[in-house]
Amino acid sequence: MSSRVVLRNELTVGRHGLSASFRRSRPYTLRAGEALAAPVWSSRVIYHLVTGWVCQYRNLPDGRRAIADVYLPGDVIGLDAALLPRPRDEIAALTSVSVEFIAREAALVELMASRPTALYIAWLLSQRQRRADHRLTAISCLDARGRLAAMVLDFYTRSCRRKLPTGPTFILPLTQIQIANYLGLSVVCVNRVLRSLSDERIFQLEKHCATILDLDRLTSLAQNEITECPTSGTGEWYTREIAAEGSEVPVAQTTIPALSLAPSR
Amino acid sequence: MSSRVVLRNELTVGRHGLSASFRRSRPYTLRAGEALAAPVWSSRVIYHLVTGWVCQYRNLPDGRRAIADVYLPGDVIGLDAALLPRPRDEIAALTSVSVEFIAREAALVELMASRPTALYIAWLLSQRQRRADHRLTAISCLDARGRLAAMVLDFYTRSCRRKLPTGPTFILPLTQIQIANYLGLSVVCVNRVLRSLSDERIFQLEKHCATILDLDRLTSLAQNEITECPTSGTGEWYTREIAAEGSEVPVAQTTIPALSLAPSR
DNA sequence: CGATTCCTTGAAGGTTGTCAACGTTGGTGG
DNA sequence: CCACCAACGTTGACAACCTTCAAGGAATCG
Repeated sequence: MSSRVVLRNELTVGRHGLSASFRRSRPYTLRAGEALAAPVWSSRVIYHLVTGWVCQYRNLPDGRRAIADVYLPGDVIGLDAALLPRPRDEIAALTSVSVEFIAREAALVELMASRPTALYIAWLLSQRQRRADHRLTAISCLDARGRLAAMVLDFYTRSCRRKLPTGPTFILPLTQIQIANYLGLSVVCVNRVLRSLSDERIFQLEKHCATILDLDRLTSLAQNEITECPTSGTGEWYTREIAAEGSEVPVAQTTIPALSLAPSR
Repeated sequence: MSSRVVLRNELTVGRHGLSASFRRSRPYTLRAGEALAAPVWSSRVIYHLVTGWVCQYRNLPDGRRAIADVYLPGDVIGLDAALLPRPRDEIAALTSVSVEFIAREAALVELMASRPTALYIAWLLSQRQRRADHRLTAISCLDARGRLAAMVLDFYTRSCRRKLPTGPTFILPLTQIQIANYLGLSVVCVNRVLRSLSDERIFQLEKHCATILDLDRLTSLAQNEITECPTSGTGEWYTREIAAEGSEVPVAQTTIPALSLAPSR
């Protein structure tokens, strides 16, 4: 119990510390389609997205493009590349964007000297990992409708958490082409799925304005393991989830027969 | 330049610090199919895999299963879940396994107090993120043959780095069902692709022994952006890649027309 | 030597990709 | 204000790839 509280407090402190570092930079703005930084530098810079959406993507030799992640206002960008020798991905604005940044990798190394900040950075990395894992399961297990539903729910819950304007409709500034690249589908397929969801009055997307018409059916399409959406929460929304306390014995050694009867698909 | 060197040294120090912490635990062993820990505890424990393979997976309501990641000897497991309130995934041994562990989350919080260790942990998180991103692009852009090729190359390079026995053949202890769950394919498809790769003398998998017969064609199937495999490298293989030095100006503001002509698929 | 799990193969059907064409929108400049 | 252009959206037809279903064989373990 106590250690949970410690962690919670440290994360809050760390968040403020990182925010302070970001605020020491001179924020700048970009228009849609512009790269956040030339690839050469991008491994050594981390960004704080103040307004607008940003995506991280990768081009394949055959011309295809995969969008690795999409960032919403409030997100921190580039942590995963900060410690790796070469940036794997390019990063570009999806909308008009304003960002703060921390420039040299030296600065990151210094940031890690503060335990709260280090914890917060590790927590941010975990968050991005969680998103990637979530999408990985969606793409490998769900059909086109399911993937799109999962994506919409993800963006919706994240918009809610960040207290972005989310009434009955919220902003989803991806083009269908970008959605296709994000979900591993073709544009044509995305288009058809969007139409069918709209026809069935489940979900609607018009001019970058998204409307969830039937949350229940959308959720069941995504087979979602409860994507919580705190409609009214504190800024530190990570404080809202607290794991149950338990013994510290890690060994359980229960055989999972499930691994054997493994359903393949 | 200097900061790169600092980072390199810190990572090495951090690695040793974490190793020391792991060695304070009493290592234990598991047989194939056993869970590393009951889900309840797993968020608070991190493991160091000494021998054997481990996978992290997720079951969907409809009975499907997605394997989020596969760990090889030397990998650290559970960092991504350590700071999150609830573990999303289950973790199970793919083979006989021996692990060291660090039990309480309090211990992790303490570990982050040391900057080198904190940096090393962040680096480990980045590594796992990189794997996830890589597979995400593979699954969203490549067909079955390509995905399988990418997987094989990934396991092969990782085996090389860890100096696991990798002669002409290396060990790949996944069943076809598990491969299917890992790649988002059906067993039947995995089976057929394996057969065709074997017929074309590109790659062979028999009784968990993998043989790459034609590395060039395998690589081209995976459309790989160079998966480096240091045949003779230091243990600290991250020291082998050093990013070029450059100015610290992060702003480049070059418009990418590519985002517009975005090939959808 | 059962029993379980895994591997293998065939046939049928469905989802999605590809190709191609056209409609729509928004911005730019005459 | 209109013409033009570029990017995006939309739709149909067809093919390819993969899944599902089904059933039998091989291997492993008690």
